[in-house]
Amino acid sequence: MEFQGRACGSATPPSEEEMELRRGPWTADEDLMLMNYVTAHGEGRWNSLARRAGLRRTGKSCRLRWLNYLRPDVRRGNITPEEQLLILELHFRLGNRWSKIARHLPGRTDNEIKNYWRTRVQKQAKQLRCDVNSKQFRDILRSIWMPRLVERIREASSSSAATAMHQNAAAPLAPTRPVHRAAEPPPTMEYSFEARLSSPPASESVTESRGIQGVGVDWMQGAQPPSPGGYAFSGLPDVDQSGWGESLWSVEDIWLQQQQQL
DNA sequence: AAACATGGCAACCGCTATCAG
DNA sequence: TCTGATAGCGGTTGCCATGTT
Repeated sequence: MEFQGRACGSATPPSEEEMELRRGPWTADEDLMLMNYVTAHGEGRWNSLARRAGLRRTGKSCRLRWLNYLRPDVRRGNITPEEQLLILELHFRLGNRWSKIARHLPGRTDNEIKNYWRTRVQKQAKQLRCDVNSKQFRDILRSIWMPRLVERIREASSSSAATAMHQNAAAPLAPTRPVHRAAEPPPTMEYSFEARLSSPPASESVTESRGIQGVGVDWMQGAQPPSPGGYAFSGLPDVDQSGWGESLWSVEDIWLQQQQQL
């Protein structure tokens, strides 16, 4: 990606080089041009849109930029525990169908979910020296990671209930302007996890909807999570101290799991 | 303080599916 | 039916910020 940004809208006629398609990171000017054009004329026909908008980008690049970054409803930044849990459950059922998974997480893009999976989940699998798709790793997810997420969600909901009255309800879920490498705290979840699970997007096919309904809720709704070996929560590291998605188990956890596999 | 290593993620690539002419 | 354009998907790459030595 040895692309070098160049100011758009130069008064001098474009050189041969400038007429070539640009690649690499988008500039603020390009973002503005694309956003203005899509706002005025709508999406679709990305190749011709790119030309008409005066962008020296492929239609593909414009589409990707819009969908993953510029869309007004796109949410970026920290993946909440609810979202993590949903991603894990949906991946169990759908595999690497990132776009399908993304449809169940409003504002999240397939790219972001894919990146989350590769950087966070696969990292844990690597630490455990097992394949991310292996039964062993899945069992670990179910018996350790997911129960902790549920626990975390419950703690958050109970504490947020206590502090709700002090919070300003105006915090937006989706910034009108995208925030690069957002460092803000996770937004308040405005939807019920269970409710979301039981109401998949309208675009989902009937069969898919049936397949998604009830994802993960069988053991979440008040029941004990599957816990081979009688897993206890006490004495475990506080996984919430260093941000969402940090390592959810300690070395002892890994050792414990490996013993159970023997 | 500098060099190096690592992780996160934006963007690209190649491929397939879909649709219109 | 065929063909080209477009949309969409999943995998991969490489830059950059951050952490570590």
